[in-house]
Amino acid sequence: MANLTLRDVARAAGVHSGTVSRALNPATRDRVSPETVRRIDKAVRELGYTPNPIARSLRTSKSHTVGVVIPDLTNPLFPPMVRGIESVLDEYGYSPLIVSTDDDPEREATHISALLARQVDGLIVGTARLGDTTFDELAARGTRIALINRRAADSGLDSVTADDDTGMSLLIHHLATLGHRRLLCLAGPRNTSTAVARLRGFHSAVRAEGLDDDAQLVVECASWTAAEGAARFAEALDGGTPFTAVVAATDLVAMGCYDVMAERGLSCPDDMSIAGFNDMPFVNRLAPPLTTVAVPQYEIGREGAQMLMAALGQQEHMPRTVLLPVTLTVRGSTGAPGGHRER
Amino acid sequence: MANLTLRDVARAAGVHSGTVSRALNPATRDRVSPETVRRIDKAVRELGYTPNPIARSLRTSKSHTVGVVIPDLTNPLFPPMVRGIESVLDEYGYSPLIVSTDDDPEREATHISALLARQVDGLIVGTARLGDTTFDELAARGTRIALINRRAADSGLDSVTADDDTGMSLLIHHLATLGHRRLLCLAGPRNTSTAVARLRGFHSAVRAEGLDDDAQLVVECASWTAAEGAARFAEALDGGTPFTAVVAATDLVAMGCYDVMAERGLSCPDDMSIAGFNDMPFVNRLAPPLTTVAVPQYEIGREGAQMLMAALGQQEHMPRTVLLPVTLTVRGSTGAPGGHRER
DNA sequence: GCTTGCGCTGCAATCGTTTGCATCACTCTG
DNA sequence: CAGAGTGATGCAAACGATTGCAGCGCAAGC
Repeated sequence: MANLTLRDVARAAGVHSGTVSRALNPATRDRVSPETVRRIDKAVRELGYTPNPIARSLRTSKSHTVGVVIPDLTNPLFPPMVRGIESVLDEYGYSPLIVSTDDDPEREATHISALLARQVDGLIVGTARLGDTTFDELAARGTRIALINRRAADSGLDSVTADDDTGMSLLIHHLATLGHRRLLCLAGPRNTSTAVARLRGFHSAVRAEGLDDDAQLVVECASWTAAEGAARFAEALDGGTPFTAVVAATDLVAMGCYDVMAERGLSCPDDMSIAGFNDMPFVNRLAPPLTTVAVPQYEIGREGAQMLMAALGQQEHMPRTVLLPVTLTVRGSTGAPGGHRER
Repeated sequence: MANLTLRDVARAAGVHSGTVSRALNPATRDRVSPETVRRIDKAVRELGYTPNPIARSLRTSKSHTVGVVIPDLTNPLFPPMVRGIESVLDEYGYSPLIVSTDDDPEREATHISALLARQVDGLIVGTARLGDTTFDELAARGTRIALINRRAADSGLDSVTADDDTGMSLLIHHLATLGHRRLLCLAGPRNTSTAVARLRGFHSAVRAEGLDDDAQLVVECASWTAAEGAARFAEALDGGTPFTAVVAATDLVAMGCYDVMAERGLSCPDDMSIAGFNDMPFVNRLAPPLTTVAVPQYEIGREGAQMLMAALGQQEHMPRTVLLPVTLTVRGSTGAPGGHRER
């Protein structure tokens, strides 16, 4: 079990190490006589040889690892994506190196340098910001990159995100059908594509449904957190502009709204309907269960990884922008307006 | 920005590449004259040189990566541990390679082979089973291993877990104080140290508190899932043996109980108190918020990583068994018994 | 003044694979 | 039967860093 090398196998099979290398590599296996291949395979099996990927990497300058850059592993939205990525990478013999940036550009930069220093063959990035050209620059220098979850504006990068726009329409339509006319939108940070797409979807759906289109009803959250959601929601409640439902950019933001409701003794959905976005794990267990737009998290991961794997093969390739379909998941947190009036 | 080597730096600084190597390595830096070090540092900075870890690994046969083996990244219990691990590994210049086994021994074996083939310097394992000698064998062959979350029986392996025993005592005491006499214990799979420790804690605390010690009141769950918890809990309810509170081996199992309660129109804690274990993220947001034993997830990760880093340094070392303190977190899911009687 | 010793640096082998090129034994063709 | 072609394998140079060893210059010691 000590570490064997090609030479050990070569000796056992009575051939040269170069021949063993060729026999073991599927791409060059047919350049070795079948008889020799058989002898080598036997020797490999008997000795229990496994190739040393580090030596291979040194020679080929491919590490067979990819960096996975996400905001925060403890945000339940991301583990499913990571597992999706993992499942594809496994098939290709690649391994992920996962880093959490906490949405801090500095941490992100540090981690990315570290990943590149580790010679990752590519990056799967879930932290792109709209103003930021970091990834375009990296791509220009030859780093293979696939964006997931968020896109970067107009950059020629592969990306796979949810169809936020459509999802928002479905949600707004649902609320409109329930009878809501004035919806508070707790938008995400405007420097992310996700926030922008969802906000755009909000605006266009509000208009399409003929609901009140009031600038007061749109508030930007500085971060995708429950705390931020709670703060902005509380402000909006105090602001005096009436609304009967709130559309949160993200389930976490919606959870912040729940907190405020509880603090103030308000009841959801009687006093206020609340909807989230993402359908992250466990939001079906909140009280009440959260109405939200289900985003195919696992598939986003898979698709992003697929794209990167595809890109690694080719020299030049057309960047693709993939939108994955979403579905409206209606649960208990949305209902007909009126609780307010009935009091 | 193309890939520079030691030789490029050496040329720029007018020295030999070996000297550059020595100047860059903190351990050998003092063998190079200060003046030369300065020149080399300057050249490194100007050229933007970064060492190639792959070449380094090949030569030193240390990959500066560690395998992190956990059951499932989408179980909210584990991301905090992983982040704890990450934080320590960062300090040491190590990177984690994370794999999810879904508690399937076959997947585990596959992943571990892959990790070893990738030449990880050590393993942080959260999937140990009591009967299993896999990790002892690996350790005997020289693989450095630290167990977290679960231990392996009597094996001379480093391990860090929560003080399950004490946690269970705290919890039982809490329930006893509320007036409960008959507690259903939904234990975890008996082939895990965690399940065994918590069960042992349950038994001894029940006796210490003078509660009913009835074999009927202990049921083993085959897996740590909500579905399994729901199934066993439903059976127990139907079984006729009375109890007023349920102690679940894990928060997920407790969530399964919530499901059954909801299905049957029972109310927690009025009809039944329910307690979990772990205090995983978001259980404070369940309805009702879950009473549970808070396990220091992040710290378990940190401590496990510390141990492994320490072990990598030494030749032989005394394995340590660390128990991290836990705290009882009382929330809304436990209350005085009586709901049943009052009906 | 010559040796000894020491501090600094160069030299070159090495880690384990991959891969272009050379070589060799054949077979086939005309 | 000579020459070309072909298929299989050996050879050896990389890949980029580390490191034991050797060599060099120089100061100190006698």
